[in-house]
Amino acid sequence: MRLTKRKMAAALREHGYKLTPQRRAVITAIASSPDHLTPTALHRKVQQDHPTIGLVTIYRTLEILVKLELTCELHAGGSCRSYTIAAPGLHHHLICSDCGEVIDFSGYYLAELEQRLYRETGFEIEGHLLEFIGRCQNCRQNV
Amino acid sequence: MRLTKRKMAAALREHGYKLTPQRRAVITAIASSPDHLTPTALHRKVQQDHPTIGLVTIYRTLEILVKLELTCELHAGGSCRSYTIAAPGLHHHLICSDCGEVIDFSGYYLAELEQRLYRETGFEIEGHLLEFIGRCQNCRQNV
DNA sequence: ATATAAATGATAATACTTTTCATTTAGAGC
DNA sequence: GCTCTAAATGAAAAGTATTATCATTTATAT
Ligand SMILES: [Mn+2]
Ligand SMILES: [Mn+2]
Ligand SMILES: [Zn+2]
Ligand SMILES: [Zn+2]
Repeated sequence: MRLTKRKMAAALREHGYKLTPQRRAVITAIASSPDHLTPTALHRKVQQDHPTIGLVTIYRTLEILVKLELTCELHAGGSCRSYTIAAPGLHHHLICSDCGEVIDFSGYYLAELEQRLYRETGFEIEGHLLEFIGRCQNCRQNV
Repeated sequence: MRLTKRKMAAALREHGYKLTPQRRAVITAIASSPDHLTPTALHRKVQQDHPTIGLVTIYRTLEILVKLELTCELHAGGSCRSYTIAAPGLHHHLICSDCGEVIDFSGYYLAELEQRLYRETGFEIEGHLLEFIGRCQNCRQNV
């Protein structure tokens, strides 16, 4: 189950962020899309209803949403970032190198490894990035 | 043990790439640095001895070296990439969010997870990215 | 030595991201 | 509701990263 617009908005308030129309629009757009969106794609979507919102506001809003863990950020290599509404709990990504499809998966935990790393290096782990790149079934069939 | 310049050069030949002075210079620079270098940093280093080599050539050479798995590419979030000579065998990264220090670690395997993902999604996995972000011991002490 | 496909560097184009700053506004306090 | 203020916004520019184009050069096979 994914987060609702309601909860996202509440989280913003809780952390002292103002609930502006622009931020509502971004939240609405991201919560209503099943896909991962790049900042630019999100901007286009937001602009359908709110043509005056600037791309910079998208970036600024995403920064907050990621910090509050309300959206998940994806680094698919290159300088490609995209975002989607966060699913509660941890999940990771499987990305098709051919068509770009992204599949979320969960049920894999790194806590033990994080503890090992802490013991061995003294790093206090704040987060991680686990992504698999491969070719999806479709793309494999269409040679 | 890390790869040698010799072996990197040999691998280029083997795969039909010409062994140009520029490529030698990039290999030398990358093989002689213990750190992960951004394309720009690598360019600066290469230019110390070969001032005419362009940044574009660095990008092009890195693309090949990564493809041949002679260097490992790192995505530290944002649009930040950096590179270092590959250590034989798999390893992953631990990155300090504060000072940028990168620690390689190995001994963690994802083969089993990859098989599960293949069964469940039909994705043919080509690679993955596993990176931890945290604060290193130094940065934690210096408040 | 010659031929040729590959590689290079200069340049420009594109894409992505962040900074700056004048203006507007959400929300707190009355 | 009205006032105040810090926060947020949009426009613009700057900065950075990456890729494409193309004329020239060059590594290597013959
Ligand atoms: Mn996701
Ligand atoms: Mn490494
Ligand atoms: Zn695909
Ligand atoms: Zn550090």
